[in-house]
Amino acid sequence: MKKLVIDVLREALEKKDIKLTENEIEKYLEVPPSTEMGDYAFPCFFLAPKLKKSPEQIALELREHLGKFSKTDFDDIQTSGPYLNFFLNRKAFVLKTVREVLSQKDRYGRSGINKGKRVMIEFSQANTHKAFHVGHIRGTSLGESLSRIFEFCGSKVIRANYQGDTGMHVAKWLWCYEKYHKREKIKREESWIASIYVDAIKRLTSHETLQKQVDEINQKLTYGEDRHLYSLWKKTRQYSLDSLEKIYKDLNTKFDVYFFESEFDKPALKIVDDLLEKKIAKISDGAVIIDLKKYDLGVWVLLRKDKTVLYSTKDILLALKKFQKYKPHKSIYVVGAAQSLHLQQLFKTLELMKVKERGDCDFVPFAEVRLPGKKMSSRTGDNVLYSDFILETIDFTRKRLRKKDGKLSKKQLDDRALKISVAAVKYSMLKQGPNKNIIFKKQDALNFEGDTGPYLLYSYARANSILKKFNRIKNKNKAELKELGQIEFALAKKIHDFSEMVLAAYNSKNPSLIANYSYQLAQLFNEFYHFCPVIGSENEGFRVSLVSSFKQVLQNSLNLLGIETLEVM
RNA sequence: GCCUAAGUAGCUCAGCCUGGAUAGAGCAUCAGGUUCCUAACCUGAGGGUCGAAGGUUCAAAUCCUUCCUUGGGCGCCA
Repeated sequence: MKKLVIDVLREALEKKDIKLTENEIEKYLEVPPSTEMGDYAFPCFFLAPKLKKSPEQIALELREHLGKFSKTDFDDIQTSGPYLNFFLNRKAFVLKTVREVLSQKDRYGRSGINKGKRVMIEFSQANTHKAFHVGHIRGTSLGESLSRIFEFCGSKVIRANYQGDTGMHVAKWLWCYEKYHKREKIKREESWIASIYVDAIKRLTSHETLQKQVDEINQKLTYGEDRHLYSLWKKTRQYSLDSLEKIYKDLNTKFDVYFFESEFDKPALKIVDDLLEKKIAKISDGAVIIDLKKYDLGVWVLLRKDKTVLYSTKDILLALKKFQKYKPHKSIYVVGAAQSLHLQQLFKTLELMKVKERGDCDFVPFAEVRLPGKKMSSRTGDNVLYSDFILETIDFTRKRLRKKDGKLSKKQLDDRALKISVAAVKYSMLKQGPNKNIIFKKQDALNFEGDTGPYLLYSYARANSILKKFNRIKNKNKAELKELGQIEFALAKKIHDFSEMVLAAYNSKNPSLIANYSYQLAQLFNEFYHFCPVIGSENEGFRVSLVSSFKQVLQNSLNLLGIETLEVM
């Protein structure tokens, strides 16, 4: 479609002795602020100095050179001040778009840009023995969405999770339980497990000398010497992992590969020796470090003074294992922005070790989810647990559903309430750009109007309801498209934009583009729904296929966000 | 101090990469709309020194410079 405009323009410009290549013309072409002004616009400002005329005059003259254009290509070409505005043959455009969507279905918008490439995407990285709070939903949703976007662009994605099941935080938990909570029965509940950790932090903060006892536990934990401690660790670790798995199921995420920090405790010492031998690492203040100052990456500590392992060393081993075992073309880490430096240090180290080049690894940082005025933290307990929050949201949703339709069975109710709640929370995490902090307010999270997940699901269900009714009626009006309205055109155009959006999201590794697109698409549909009756209208046949296309593309789009649709709501 | 991200309506954000036509949404506020395909909807109103100052340009929220504010990071947490 754009090509038509470019061709016509090039001809007209040549008549004025201005030679521009296709690419140059495309660079100047823009989309007007509203569809009433046309579909493409060509601003003439830049020609003013060359032709020594006002841009308005140039626009008029170019319009004259365009003479009569083909009616199969354009409805009209107009000038508006310094702009030349092109109106495509909208009927042809709309019919073509609808036809494409309905024939390609769930493949509509796919791209082969990364075809056949294996990509490992590591995300979520939840720790055991700690709270999984609503903030963790961000990274999990982001990783899942990126995985889907990559798949939609042809990649073979390996979803990986790296769970922190050992290390100082676990040592703190074990220490606190053994010392202060031993008489309590070990519970499976995430909230209980999280509370022990919070208690540990509280006690350690008020009595700094206690840290020594934790360090001892950490030593024992690292080398697995103490059998009692080991079995306590094993049991509580499993409880944590079980509750995490339940959460992933809710969130519609399934990992292909799990890595655990505990796997890397022992091999860590060997790799540190290697690095020392190769002079990549050195000893400083009794600890083992890699000095990366000449790359502006500071100092990276591999081993503590007491020879216990830090996450840096484990991450080196993890990276090596990923490449050896799964041979991805690219390894991507979806991590909190606070870890940016750490990952750059890791990538640089892999380069120095000559195992991987910079281009083989990449990371997608995302900002925090905060409570109003403060940080959300598993350490202090200043957080909203996912498990508590989702129950509250489901309860709220259930009440709304019951009010709407009192005859729903318990199963229907539970199923819909969960899907709507998850859509609400995931969408709220994905709609904002990744490097902006999200302020989590419960009352906003329970608002299901406007730019929200439930609004999108509702729009989808409405479309479905029209189609269901259409399929039930007998005298179907198959009349062809007589007149195309402004709203119908705008909706079709937005549907057509989907492929472009997918590519933009892929290139920038940013699902919020898809989220914003989904919302704009649904908005246009709801406008259409309000002003254009479908069943029984003169354009019934066309409108049904437009609704059907909308439903398909919204589903494709939500699918990329990892949000499931509902046929009825 | 250095690095990094953000600063746009009362609040939460799009737009910035690739400069163009009256700076867009949602929430909140106010005023309307359901005998009609689901009102979790739609229509309308009010609300803006686009953090500040310079610069580049015919044209700057968008590009450049400096500064201010806030979040995050900067050797033994992850």
